[in-house]
Amino acid sequence: MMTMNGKQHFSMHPVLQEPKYSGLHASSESMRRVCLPATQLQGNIFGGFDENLLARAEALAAADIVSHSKSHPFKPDVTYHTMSSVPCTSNSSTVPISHPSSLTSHHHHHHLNQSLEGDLLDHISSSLSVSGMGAPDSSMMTTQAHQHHLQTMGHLHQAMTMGHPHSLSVHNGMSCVNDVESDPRELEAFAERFKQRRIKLGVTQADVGSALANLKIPGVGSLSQSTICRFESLTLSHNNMIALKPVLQAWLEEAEAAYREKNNKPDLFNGSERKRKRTSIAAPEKRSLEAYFAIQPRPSSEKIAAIAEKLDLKKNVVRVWFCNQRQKQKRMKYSAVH
DNA sequence: ATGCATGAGGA
DNA sequence: CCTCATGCATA
Repeated sequence: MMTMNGKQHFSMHPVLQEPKYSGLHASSESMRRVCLPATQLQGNIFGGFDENLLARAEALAAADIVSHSKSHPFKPDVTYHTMSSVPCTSNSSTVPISHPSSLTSHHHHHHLNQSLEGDLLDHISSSLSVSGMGAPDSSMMTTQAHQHHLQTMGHLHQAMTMGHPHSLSVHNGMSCVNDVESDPRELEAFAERFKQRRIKLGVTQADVGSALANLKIPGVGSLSQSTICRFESLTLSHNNMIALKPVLQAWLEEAEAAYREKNNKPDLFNGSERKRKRTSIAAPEKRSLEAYFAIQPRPSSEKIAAIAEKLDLKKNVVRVWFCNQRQKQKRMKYSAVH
């Protein structure tokens, strides 16, 4: 099949769910990055100040689409096909650290006036104003600071708690039975220490990723440079950080023990085939999307289609963009509690 | 370091 | 279709 790309996830573990975070705690707190101006709401965003919000979004979007007012110089999305050929990442035993247990306490969101949205849509597609400033305010600081459930997942735990005599960490006061529940503070500290020591060892993020597979930790395979990078920069979800920490810690210990010893140089250079091409959403379109997102982070399928139409993007591209945007909001990175 | 994408798993 | 964990491609 040519439709599948590079590396697939062979995940799938019989993992069982572990009701880890019983109750609430840090995780939920760190997850919400409340930095709303003040009056944010959710109950009736469109009740009173919706006008402000809307106006703002419009301005935001309008300010930029100007330079592109005529809709489509050509399709901004340059997606190519994915006819890759699995370059066989040497040791690829992917890690299935996921297992979203259902613990969802749902929470619904309100429906907004379509008229408003339609309006926005209209403006975005045809407004003209001055170009120049592209509204520098952080795109995603809006609304919804609640989200819902804490998905419990942690499955890596069982794998690591299995044969890992690490410990030794410098806790300051609480010596819990399982350090799995480390608080954001400790996590942040670890990430930094990790990076520093990794560099000292002269190992790249990519090296760490592939080296993980050599640890032979059940259920743990290699990880990409991206993931290691995100771990170090804390741009992963809280749960993800917690799940990965033990693994990386194990690697670090082993690496330091064997100091400078890595015979891992994956040879996956198949330079004859076209690889997946990433779609590139142009700035104007991106600004419009951000404006919409500020108003409605979860547009319905119809809305997505409408937006896609106006921006001349593929519907799926727009859908994925919203998904990724939502995910971003939930990432860790300097969260509140510290 | 990040943007866009895939896929598993859950409703 | 969403959420999440992850990764390829890229700036």
